[in-house]
Formats: sequence, C-alpha cells, structure tokens
Amino acid sequence: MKMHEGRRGLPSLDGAGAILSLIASQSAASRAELLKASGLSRVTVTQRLAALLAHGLVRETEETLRSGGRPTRILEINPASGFVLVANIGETHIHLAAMDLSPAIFAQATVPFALPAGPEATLEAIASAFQALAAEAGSARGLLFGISLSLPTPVDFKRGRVAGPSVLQGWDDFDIIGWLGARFGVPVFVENDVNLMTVFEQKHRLPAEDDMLFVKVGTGIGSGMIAGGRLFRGAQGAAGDIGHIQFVSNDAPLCRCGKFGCVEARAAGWAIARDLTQRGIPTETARDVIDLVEQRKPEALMLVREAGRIIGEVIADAVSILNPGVIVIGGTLARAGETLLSGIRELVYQRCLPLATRELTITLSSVHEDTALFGAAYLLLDDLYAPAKVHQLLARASSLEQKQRRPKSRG
Amino acid sequence: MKMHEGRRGLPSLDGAGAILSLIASQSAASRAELLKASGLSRVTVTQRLAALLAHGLVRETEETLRSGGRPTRILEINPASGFVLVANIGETHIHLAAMDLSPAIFAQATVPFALPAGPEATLEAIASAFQALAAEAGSARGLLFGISLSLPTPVDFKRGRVAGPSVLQGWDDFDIIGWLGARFGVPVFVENDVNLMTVFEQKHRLPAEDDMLFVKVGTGIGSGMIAGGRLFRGAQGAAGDIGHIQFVSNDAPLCRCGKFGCVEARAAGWAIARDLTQRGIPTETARDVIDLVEQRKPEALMLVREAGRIIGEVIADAVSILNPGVIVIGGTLARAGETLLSGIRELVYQRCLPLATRELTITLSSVHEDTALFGAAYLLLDDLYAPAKVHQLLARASSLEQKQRRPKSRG
DNA sequence: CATCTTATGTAAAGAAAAATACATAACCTA
DNA sequence: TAGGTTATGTATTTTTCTTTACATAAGATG
Repeated sequence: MKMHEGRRGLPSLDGAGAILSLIASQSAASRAELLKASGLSRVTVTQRLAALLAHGLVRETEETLRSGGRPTRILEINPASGFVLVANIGETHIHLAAMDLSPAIFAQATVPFALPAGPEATLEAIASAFQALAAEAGSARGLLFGISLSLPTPVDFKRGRVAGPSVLQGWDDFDIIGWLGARFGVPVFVENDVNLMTVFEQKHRLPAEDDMLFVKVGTGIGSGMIAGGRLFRGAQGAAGDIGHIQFVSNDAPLCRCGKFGCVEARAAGWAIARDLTQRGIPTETARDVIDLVEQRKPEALMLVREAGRIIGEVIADAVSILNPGVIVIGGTLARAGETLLSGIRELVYQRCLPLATRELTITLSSVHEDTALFGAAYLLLDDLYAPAKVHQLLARASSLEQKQRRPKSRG
Repeated sequence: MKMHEGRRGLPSLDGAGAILSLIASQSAASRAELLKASGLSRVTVTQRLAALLAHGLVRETEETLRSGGRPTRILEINPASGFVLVANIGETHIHLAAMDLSPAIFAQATVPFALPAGPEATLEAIASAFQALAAEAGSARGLLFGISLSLPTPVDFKRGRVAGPSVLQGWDDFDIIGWLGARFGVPVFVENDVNLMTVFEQKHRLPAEDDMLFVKVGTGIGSGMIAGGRLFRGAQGAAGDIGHIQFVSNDAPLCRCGKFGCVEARAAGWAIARDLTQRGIPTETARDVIDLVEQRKPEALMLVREAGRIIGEVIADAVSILNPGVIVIGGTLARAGETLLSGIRELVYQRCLPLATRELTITLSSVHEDTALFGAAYLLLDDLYAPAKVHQLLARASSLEQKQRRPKSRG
C-alpha cells in the first residue's frame, strides 16, 4: 500500500495521464465527471488528481457548480504549469511569442525575415529569439512544453517539412521538426498558417462545431477545414487550396501561379489592387484596398463587392463538396464586412441545395492579429494532452521537478 | 488464481475487447504484435486470447509468418462467429443480404420497392426479408451482430434518419434506427449509398489510403470522401454533392434539381441519354448509353468523352479543395473506361496545382454489383469492433452462449 | 439550526494485471 | 539430428486498481 514518492515527498505522476487528458480536453471538469469518464475508481482518481494538483499541473478554480448538495469544485489545467513557444513566418517578418497554457501571450518578439536566407539561417534566428523568450519566461512559467511553427506554405504535417516547391525556396524537404527538436528537446509542430487560423477559429469561437470552413481573403485566397472535428489536411497537406480554382471565360486574367482564370487573379487583394491601379487609383496591398473601402471610395466598394460574388462562387462549390456547418471569412479583406459578405452569401444561397444551406451560417472572423500564433498553440496543446501522448508530458514534467530540486548552481 | 468460467467451463470474455478490437482492425495479427499493441502482459493476452478462441470469435489461420525461429501463427476474426444483415434501397428494388464477417454474402434476397409505400411499410418488408435471411443463417452462422442500411439519399448518420426532404418522400425524420433496433435488438446503421460505395473502395481496395475521393457517375453524379482515414459526411450528411455544382454559360441546361447548369444536367447518364435522344438515337438509361459506347457508336463515344471533361472540371475543383491521394471513378458510366477517364484526367491535370496532382492516381472502381452492400457491412463491422464498443459485442456474445446452452425449447 | 443532498476522502480487503522466471514449441540451419 | 532462434504458455510473486465501508465536507432547504 506504499505510495510512490518523488525526491521531496511529491506523489508520483504515474498513470495520471488519463486524468490530465480528460481535464485538458474539457471532457471532465469535476471529480465526479472524471470518475465516470475515466472508468477508474474513486480511490485511483483521488490519488492521481492529488498528484497532478501537488505538481501544479492542474488547479481548482474558485467557481463551483451547484448540484443540490455539496457543490462541485471545477478543475482546469493550470495555465502557469508550462509554456509554449510559437512563431509565425510572414512575408517580411517572423512574429514569435511565448504563451502560457490558456493559451495567452506573455512575451513576444519580431525578427526580420528574408526569403533568400534559407531554412537554416531562418531557424537559427527563430531559435535564438525563442531562447531569449524562454529566458524571459524564467522558472515562474514552468517547463517548456513544446514548439509550434506557422508557415505561409503547404506543409507535410506528419513529416514536419514544407510540402514540395513553394514560396519558401530552399525549404523543400528540410527537416524542421528534426532541427528544432534537436535544439530544444521538446515536441515540435509545423503547420500551414491558414490551417492554424482555422484551428483558432474553431477552438476559440466555435468549439461545438465539427464541420467548418475558414476562408482567408487577403493578398491571396486560401482556406482551411475542420471535418468531423479534426483539421483536414489532404494527402499532401494541400487541401483547401481554393484560390487557384479556375473559371473559364474570355477575359480570364493571368494568375500569380501562371494559369489563367484562377479565383485569386479575379478576387484576391492583389487582383483588386491591380484593377484599382488600372482605373487610375494607385493601390498596392490588400490593406490599401481596405483603406479605400473604409473611405467609401466607390470603385473600391464595387470591386470588393464583385470580389465577394466571385469568392462566393468557389465557396458555393466548397459548400456542395464539404457541407460545412459554419463558414468563417477572415483575412485583411474581411474587414470590408458586409461589402464582401453579401456577395458571398448571395452566391452560396443561390447555388447550393437547400439541405446544405438550411442551417449554414456565414460569418466574419474575429478581428484579431496573431490568430495563426494562437492556432499554433492550440494545435500543439491539443496534441500534448492527447490521451496517447500525455505520458510523455508527465515524464518530462517529473524529470524537471527532480532537476529543479537540486542545489541551484549559478554557472 | 481462480479463473472466471461460463456455464460450461468456457473462460470469461471480460476485458477481451481490446484484443478483439486489435485483431479486427488488423493492427495486430500475431500474439507478439498483440503484446506490443495492447501494452498488456503476456499472461493477460494469452488468457484473453484463449477465451476469444474458445468462444470461436477469433481463429488461427493455417498460414504462419516465418520469423527465423518458431513461426508466428496468424490470428483473424472468425468469419463464422456472427453475421450481419444489410439492405440497399434502389430505385425499384431493395437488395438484401446476410453476410458473414469476411464480409461475404451467404444468402440474399430482392424485394420490390415503390416510393409511395413510405417508411413503415418499406421497413416492414425489409424486416420480414431479414427475418427469412436470419432463419436461413440458422445457428451455424452464429449471432446476428447488426444491421446496416444503404439509402439513395443524404442521411443524418448519427440520428439514423433521412436528412431533410429527399427522393424518399415521407421519410424525413422517420427514426429508422429506432424502428429496426426495436425489432431486432441489435445495432443499426443507416448511410447514404455513395458513401457506402466509397467505404467499400477504401476498405476493399485501398486500405492504406487515408484521403480518397470516390465519384459515382451513373444516372446521377455523386461522390464520397475518405478524409484522414474516416468517411467525411459534413454537417448534414450532404457532403460530396458534386452533381449540382454549377457552371454558368449561355446554354446552361435545366437540371432535375430545378437549377440551371448543374454538372449533372450536362454529364450524368440521364443528360447523355437526353442528348442522344435529341440527336435521333432514342436512349433512356445510363445502361443504354453504355451499351451504345460498347457498340462504339460515335455519338455516344463523343458525348461520354465530353462528359468526362465536364466531370473533370468539378473533380478538379474537388481536388483543389480536398487534395485526395486517389480518385476512384465508379457507377454505370465508369464502364466506359478510358473514354470517360481521359477527359477527367485531362482537366484535373490541367487545372490543379502540381503539388496536388504529383502523386494523384485516377482509377476505375472494381466492376462489381453490390458494392454498397459490402460497404454497409464494412461500416457496421468497423463500428462493432471499435475499441469503445467491442465490449457490447462481447456482452451479447456471452449472453447468447448461455442461452444456447439451455435445453433446446422448440416453442 | 437541523437535516437533506451530493461531493469528496480514506482505510482495508480483495481482485486483476504485471513482472519474473522458467518451460515448452516449432521451424531453421548446418 | 543437434543446436540456434523466435514464439508461446504458465506458475509465482509483486504491484496496481477496485470494492466496500465508513467518514467528512459544504451548500440547500425548511
């Protein structure tokens, strides 16, 4: 009947993974729910939960649930028990952050990014920025749980590499997970930015929605999908590439991808800027377009409204194929609001069968920078606390405890 | 050290679910693999496997795997340990079958079907045909494990009902699972026929493929998807509805659905028959069209080839959105073979980005009747043996054992 | 405030599974 | 056929989890 104990009397975390996983996934918020959900006995749950509480991995909230009798104390992951490092590689800059487990940013940094630098130099820059952020976190933030990267290109998620030739020249087949994993010794994830924005929208705003489509309309056009509650990546990680769906017509414009008639070449930020410039209103970026829309410039309003209809056409196709429950429109051009949405709605409701549109909502994404960063954190945390993997997290947490209890060397 | 025993000395099946599930999913074919995959000790695995073997739920095959030393005996589900009842509701007939767990048909029947009959009369007809098939199975086939139905309409899979108004008038919101479940007391599944054909192609031919698209080109056009290894249904079970994606043009023909320019209205069996008739070659069904193709009738060849291009256009969209690893073309018109395929390939490779087509295979489905029936069986068996549910199966198997050991009453 | 209800903790006994250690099986090779 | 190799079974001990039974906690209710 002896109980395992750590160096200084802390109870052992052995087997506590199932409990931790249930709490993290919010499948069980109270002890009573843990009993039912885990199928373990009260004694075992009590003991393991005690260990998790003692280690600070889980905490009890102030609030309680009234139940008729003694109220239930609510359990949750202790957001301060660890932290994660995330980075989003943009066109000109890399935005990095250290986040607690909420996830919430508690430290961040930005470093310049240039394509020609190639993977190693870039990862080197990311790694040293990460190290600075980790130092800033100090010991109060607990253990580094993992690293998650957002890239502006299709990603082979399992292998942790850029999928095929892409914007990130020279990155094809570079083993990002291996490189960062060797450097930091923690789990590393790499995912496409639009997919991560999709994850953010689902986790943060629509946790109950199992089938959703997120469309990013910015300089380019891309999309991500949650299917059956999981991110849908496709065979090469190229799923959701709606920007290059083509519509044949006589005046099909040339796309950045080299083909004619892509949706992007008609309705993306760069295409609208091109058209505005052509009409004598010099415009460069998607932001410029939005500025003009906000100034109620008629040409801009007209072109954005028209872009909505064109995007609505592809989205209608996607709705027929995917039958999502919710569509979230994000990206810079989403700031045009109804000006963009109305065309999308029009085409979707016109083109799709009633069964697919009956309960379909089309909405704007939360206006928020950094959604890819948060998505990266959600993705990472989801995996760390997954039933099949929690034990690794616990093993690392335990071994850290031991180290921290050693004499504090100042070397 | 006492071992639980059934009435007549059969060992208890308690806890054997995990083992059974691993064998059923082919995650572990030998005892050694079971040890690793289950994480249980050899003693436990041996004991539980012994119980499964004693009950006849699992069997050892003749073949062995050479391993350098004593060869491994291969384990598999005993296909005779139970059977399932499946039915496919077609346009004019219902095809029913009793299948062992291979799954393989060992008895079948066909009953007429007329739409106006409505759900109850139809299910009554199915139920009595099922009862006849079950009687035919006798006791040699073991226990009835479950029932699975294929319907020619979108289905709300979880609720087991027809999704919204459809071809099956009067079926909306009729609780099929409840009705059949009450009658037979076994798990019941209901799914759309194209989805089931998709399941068949995946389980039977492409078990390693996690992302595939199945397109049925027959009288109508429909599709099913496997995404991340699982059937992708969408929010209302309406996913894969590619037949009614529209292409605007001046001569957009009227579709059966009441809209203009649907793919179906241009390239489905009925549309080709319409066009052939219009050209003075009276044709009614998709089969008629195929007959003409097989006779190398130029008009038919031309129209089918053109249909391939039109279908290729939607499939290209679907490829951009879904990024499947394999596309399987089935349905009556697939018998046109390359005549149909070439147009599809042409458009897909022309329209889609290299990343998505680089490793994409486009192939014809196995020529095979009843694929929906087999899909129904696969779907059912997959669920019955799923880790979370096997214990129910075992419980039913155990209780049956007891009953069968009682005196044989002839009442 | 007494009492009801549900939540939660814990000790002790019993059951189940794992670890260990050994024994046996079955094919291969020389 | 002897000996190597891996597969598989089983008795014994040890560990882990459950069951049972009881005790305590804490808000709700009258």
